[in-house]
Amino acid sequence: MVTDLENDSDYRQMLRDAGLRVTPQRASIITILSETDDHPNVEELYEKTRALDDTVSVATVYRTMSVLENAGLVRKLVMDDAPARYEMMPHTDHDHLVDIDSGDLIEIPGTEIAELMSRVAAELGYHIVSHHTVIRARKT
Amino acid sequence: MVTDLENDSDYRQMLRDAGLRVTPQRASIITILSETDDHPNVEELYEKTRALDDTVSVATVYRTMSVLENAGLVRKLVMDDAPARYEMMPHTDHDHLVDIDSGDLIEIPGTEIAELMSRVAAELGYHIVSHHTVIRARKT
DNA sequence: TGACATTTGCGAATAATTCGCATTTACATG
DNA sequence: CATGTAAATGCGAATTATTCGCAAATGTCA
Repeated sequence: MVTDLENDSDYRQMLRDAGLRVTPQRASIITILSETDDHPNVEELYEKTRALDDTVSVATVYRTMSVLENAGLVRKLVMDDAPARYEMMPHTDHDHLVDIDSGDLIEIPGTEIAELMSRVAAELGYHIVSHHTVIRARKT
Repeated sequence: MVTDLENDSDYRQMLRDAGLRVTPQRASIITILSETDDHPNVEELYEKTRALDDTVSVATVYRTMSVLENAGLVRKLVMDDAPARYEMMPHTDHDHLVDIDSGDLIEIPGTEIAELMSRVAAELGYHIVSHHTVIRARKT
């Protein structure tokens, strides 16, 4: 799953649209996060990015995640008892379930949950900016 | 909204059922959390409890929340960017919405969301142990 | 009433994240 | 394409939330 030129210019443009500079560090971090299938925390993301580009520091990974989250390019998954994890904002929306025995994080495909939340929020006079849902579950 | 005798023996019994001792500190903390309408974090809970019973320490508030959460008496609300908040396990279930402008935490009545999650989890072969959903939204 | 495992307070330790600041750099403008 | 300037970076120190270690206290059960 290699980021092709099209997607490349995509994120570059999205950064610019958000008024952000395209730095080599941001490019490296985004590349790694895009190519990664799981949902890394900052430490993991830092290690992987480091292998590709040793100019990045942990602080920059933190700052980049924060900045990209605000720009809507990245989603932060807040965990109950572990450091936050991150994923590139998915085009096909989904939610997350943690297998509390194995620790695995499983994606729940579909938008049903998000749609229901939107409807319910609308009833209260709100529109959703973001939501994080982590379901802790055990195999039946 | 004062905890009456019935509810009192309730929580005492629930502690015992969970193999936990009924200590004065736990009693004070539970009393305060039960009487509180909002969803305090540990620091707030500690301050309020302290006014009633100056034998409690912060460490005990943390330990008590953890122990009560495991016993299913308390629910932990994991926030995006702020210390966790707590509430007594509600009998009428609900979810939570944070007004990102005011910081207010609003309860969403009803069980629709939880029910949908249960259904979806079941489809994946899981049963939910707990879930935390925090919706960040803005007034329309 | 004792015996003993549990719980507590205290302060120190840890883990995750943020900050301060001097230096570097992307990029708009001429 | 040179360059001024705000934005971004690395580094390590600081902060914040939470957990831990341990000795003393105490709830509970026999």
